[in-house]
Amino acid sequence: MGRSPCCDKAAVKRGPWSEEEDARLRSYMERHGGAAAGGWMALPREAGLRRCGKSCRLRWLNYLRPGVRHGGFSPEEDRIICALHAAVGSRWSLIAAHLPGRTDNGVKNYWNTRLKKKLFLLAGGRNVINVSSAAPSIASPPLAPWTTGLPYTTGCSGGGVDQMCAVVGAGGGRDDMIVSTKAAVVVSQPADGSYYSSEPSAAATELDAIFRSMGNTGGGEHSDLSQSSAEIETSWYHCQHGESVLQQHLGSMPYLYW
DNA sequence: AAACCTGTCAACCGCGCCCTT
DNA sequence: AAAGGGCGCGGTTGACAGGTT
Repeated sequence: MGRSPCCDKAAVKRGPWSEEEDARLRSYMERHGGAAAGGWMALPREAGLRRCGKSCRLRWLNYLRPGVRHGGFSPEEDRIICALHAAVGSRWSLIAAHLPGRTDNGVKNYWNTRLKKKLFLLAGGRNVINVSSAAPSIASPPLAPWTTGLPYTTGCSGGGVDQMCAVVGAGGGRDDMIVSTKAAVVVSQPADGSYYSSEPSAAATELDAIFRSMGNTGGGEHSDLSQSSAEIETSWYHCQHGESVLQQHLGSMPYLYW
């Protein structure tokens, strides 16, 4: 079976966009008030572009759209990304929504190429497990825990990224880690090398308290991972508009600060 | 100077959700 | 209620630039 392709790959151009294509797309979007009037699928034809509609959408949202910023992430943005990643995991669009001018793709790239490395290096002096040797033994679940509805989560929903956060979040002994799924799930490293887990730690309790103070009753419950992104977003909104409750807490969480 | 390595990021791919029919 | 299609998302790839050997 499999789904039908969204466009005729042989008929559309792929790869880097030319200045002329950018100009055509920009012109079209400006003429239509920044929206794909007939939908993204129809846009290439209407704008005179030999591109897939999805490609046009991506180019516009991630690059051409007015206000999009590239590079130059500030320390404050770093902190927000880390805090939100710790809270919601790799939901980049949600994270990017709280960073004016940033795109999900930009945030994701920044995290994958720089931030996680930065965090890892910063954690290098303390509570560091040998990630490179431990990684192959990690059984990564196929889906992020909050998408599965499972009553409890496993350690690494996405491989390296969460693992890095786990290291950074280490608040206790060598084997205690916070995994950056949305609810601070604490795992301990069993003898078999897997990161599946169970025991809450002081660090998890601390993040629990943060979620609760943000008005989120579900986020910190290890038995409740069904919280919707809307709920998480609402929590963050309340946080931001309530004189930043989270910021206050972050100040006391050195592993989210540097 | 050249080959190789590493880091960055734009772009692609496939999947799931949701809306429309 | 079911099917189909569009859209948005996260993961991954690949080109390219800059650095290192």
